[in-house]
Amino acid sequence: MNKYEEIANELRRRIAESEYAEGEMLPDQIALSKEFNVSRMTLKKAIDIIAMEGLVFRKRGVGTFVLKSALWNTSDSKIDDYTGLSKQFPNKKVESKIILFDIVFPSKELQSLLMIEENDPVYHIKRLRIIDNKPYILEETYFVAGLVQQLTEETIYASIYEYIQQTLGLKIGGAYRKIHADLPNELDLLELNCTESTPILEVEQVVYLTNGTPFEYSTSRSRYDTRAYTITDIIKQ
Amino acid sequence: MNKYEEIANELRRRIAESEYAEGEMLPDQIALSKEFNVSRMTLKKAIDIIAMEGLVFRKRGVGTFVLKSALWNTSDSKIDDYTGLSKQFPNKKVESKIILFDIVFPSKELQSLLMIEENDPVYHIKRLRIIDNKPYILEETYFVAGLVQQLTEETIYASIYEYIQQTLGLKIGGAYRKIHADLPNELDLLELNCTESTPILEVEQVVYLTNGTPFEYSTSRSRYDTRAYTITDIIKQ
DNA sequence: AAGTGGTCTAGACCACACA
DNA sequence: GTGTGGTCTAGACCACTTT
Repeated sequence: MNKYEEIANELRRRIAESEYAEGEMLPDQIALSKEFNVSRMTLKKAIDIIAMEGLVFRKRGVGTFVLKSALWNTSDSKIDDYTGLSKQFPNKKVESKIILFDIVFPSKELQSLLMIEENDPVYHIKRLRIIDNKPYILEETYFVAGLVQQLTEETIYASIYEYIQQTLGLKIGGAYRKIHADLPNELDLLELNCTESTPILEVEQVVYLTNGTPFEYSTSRSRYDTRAYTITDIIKQ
Repeated sequence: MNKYEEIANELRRRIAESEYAEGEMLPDQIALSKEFNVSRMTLKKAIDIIAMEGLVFRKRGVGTFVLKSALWNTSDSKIDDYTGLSKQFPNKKVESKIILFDIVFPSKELQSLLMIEENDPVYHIKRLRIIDNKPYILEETYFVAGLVQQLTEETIYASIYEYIQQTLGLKIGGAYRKIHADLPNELDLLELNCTESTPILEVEQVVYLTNGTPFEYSTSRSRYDTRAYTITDIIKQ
């Protein structure tokens, strides 16, 4: 772990536990760099990180303040999280029910989204993610089989993302997402414990490796009352 | 203009004009820092910026490469847009119907979200945004009256965000957003031309000035079949 | 072993706010 | 003027990949 990451973690903790209270000023950078025994550059990098996350804001000539809003500390999924559900809900029972697991050739649309040819096979997976015995997310995923190799049922029951990142060593570079509401489809009615008038939240995404290669197209559907997405957006000045 | 911004601009130009072509490697950091006559730290900061924008990606031990992806570069229709609907739909007729316009004192929750006291008045506005004669978004907005001063009905019919940025000269620093699906409420049924089983997409947001002061809390509701939000998310390496 | 990007330092100077 | 955050340097060492 880098020094600046460790410092950022410690600062996050202090803010979370109100050692630095809302609206209050943090100690100045020189004092903090002395406390952590690092150079001011390194300390500033840590503050850069938590400022990007929206925890603090800085006023040149004045100081660094804790920024807070009740919305901030919710349990909603952060949209830019690739750790998988088990990490996001460490204290809950996370299970998967596999509805479909197959290898197919991609449709025209999928070829275009994943930048592959018609003879490049893709894994096609439908999973129901269950948290604390309640149906939570219905995922339909296509993985480029040439990249995400040797996917087994066993892996799908556990965490696919852990497999991709830890075992295969692939590095995720980013994602393009679309969020919209939808009417429930037949599978939703069957699996998500909802009726025909239950709104559904769907996140559609293409996920890329660091070299720009798309490796996944997926849709994640949840009942309107079980999931929300949060986005912190800070304009770079 | 800082050195690293100038260098980032120059690198953007070279990539845009294919002086560094797609997939090719940039000169290494030491060579570039010599070319621009800056320290390597400063040069790296410039590359950090264009990497965050998704123009290049870096492989430790290998080099820095020009990254291209059609999706990546068209990501300008992003969620973080503060120009107002008229700018987003330049070729369409954008109208507003004012449902409510009032000044009130904030609820406890609003006080916390906007970091104000109970005796700090807020504007309370409900507007229906209409595009090409079709109801599009139902907005409920609270502005901190001490910041967004002298709001008139006239302004609300036009663009509030233009007023805030152009006339008042306030600078928007960012926003915290939550996206979820919802059941239609009574006002939705009345104004958005929907039935009780029409899913609604709601975006809830707190918008901040550059100094971290929240000035707006709002919810924007649309029918599921009229609006989606897109997000491009590039992981910092 | 050589070359790449990533981190970190100790110190300098600048830009800005406020008293 | 004093104190804050922002930028920049010149050089060191580390982590990783390729030869």
